Amino acid sequence: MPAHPSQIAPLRADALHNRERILRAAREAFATRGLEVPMAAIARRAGVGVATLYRRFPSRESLITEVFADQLAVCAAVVDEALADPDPWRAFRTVVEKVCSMQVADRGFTAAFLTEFSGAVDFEQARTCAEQGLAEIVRRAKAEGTLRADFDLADLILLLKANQGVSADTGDAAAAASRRLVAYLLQSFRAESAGPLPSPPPFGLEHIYDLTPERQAASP
Amino acid sequence: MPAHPSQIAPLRADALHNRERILRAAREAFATRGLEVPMAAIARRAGVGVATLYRRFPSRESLITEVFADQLAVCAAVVDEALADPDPWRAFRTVVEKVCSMQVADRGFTAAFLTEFSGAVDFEQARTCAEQGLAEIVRRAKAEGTLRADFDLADLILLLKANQGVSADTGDAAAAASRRLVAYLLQSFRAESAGPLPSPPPFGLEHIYDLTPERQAASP
DNA sequence: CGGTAAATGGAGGGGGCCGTCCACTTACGC
DNA sequence: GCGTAAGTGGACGGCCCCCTCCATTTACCG
Repeated sequence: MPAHPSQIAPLRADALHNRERILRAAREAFATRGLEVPMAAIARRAGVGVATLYRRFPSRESLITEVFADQLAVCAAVVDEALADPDPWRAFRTVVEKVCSMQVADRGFTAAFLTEFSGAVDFEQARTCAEQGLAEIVRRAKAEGTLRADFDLADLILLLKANQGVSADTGDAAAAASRRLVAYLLQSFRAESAGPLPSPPPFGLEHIYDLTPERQAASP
Repeated sequence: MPAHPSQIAPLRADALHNRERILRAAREAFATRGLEVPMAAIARRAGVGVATLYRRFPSRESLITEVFADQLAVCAAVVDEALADPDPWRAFRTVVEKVCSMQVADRGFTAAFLTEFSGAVDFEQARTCAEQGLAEIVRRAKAEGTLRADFDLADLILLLKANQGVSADTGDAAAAASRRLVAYLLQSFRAESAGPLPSPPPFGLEHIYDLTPERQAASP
């Protein structure tokens, strides 16, 4: 019995090796074939048996969270980088463009992040962190007057979902389509083109607004 | 043996009755649960055996085309109605809004129309007809100067796909999201907000441009 | 009414995916 | 080296879906 019940006993060398092979195979499989790729296919691609896969990752969801944890880290890095940009609109635009390009490159990416995981705590944590960074970027761009005032944080989810629909089928067409969609939407996100809009979709990002003010108090 | 090989012998009364029950059940099932609903579920919903379903519609695709034929007719009606509108931009906007609202109301709708059916000839025919009507509406709105000149017919597919992504999960949130997305995109489709854009996605609608000029020669 | 062919429903074979179990293998500590 | 426990792969039962076959029922026509 390990010292910490929640901490796995250190894996044997070969087990660790296989674990990484599985993660790599899963990453590739999710990227090209989507999230619903058969577990057996991942195992085969990793050169291990199905049992090994299930031993390391008892559920498909646990595998997904593990695989996309580093992608989430990339997202967070993109957000942080944008937060350092003195130009609020450029920061906003850059984040949107980068995340959307990640989306077309990885088919499982969006599905993984738009799925309401009740799963992995650290996943949720990093995600919330990224969302708060986004909220700050949005706030700045609005304050600058370049981002339209009625822009809603949920519009980012809207953008992600729309982009998902566009990049559903893989290929070069999807990339071009995504680029054009993002360009269109970025233009209508500008304050200049602000016309009347229907109310924002209730995507359950409202809590961000409740969280950010305290943080904003310390912001420049 | 029927007189015309391509014409089905007139069905027996009960068969015809069941056929309509199947179509109704399929329509409901596709709308609520999407295109990949099990055939058995449709049969059960229709109150018939699976064999009956397969006898009437040998393949899932044939059922789909049949079910969505009238929806396509609705689309065509929407387009025709818009063609009668003297205000080109309002015509354009109306078509976009109506079709997108049909999309959120029926989950299988988009999937059915975006799938590149090699199937049913009359389906393709009606579809091409609708596409030509759309091309004319787009042409008029551009000529009026309200629709941006670099708008591409493929942008309509782009819109449909984006809207599909947004309205993937059923519910009231999807409706609100779709409405907002459409509003955003319509704004950036206006000529006033025209900024530089990446090239349009190669969605294979180019043939429309080759077809329309002859028709346009007879247009007002 | 009765014969007949159309029509029907449910059973069942085939295939895919899931998740588990178990007999065998292999790395690690001594 | 060697004992042991962690690790492994593949087989297997369960489930769902596809589609076909066939014995039975039912509408239509004379």
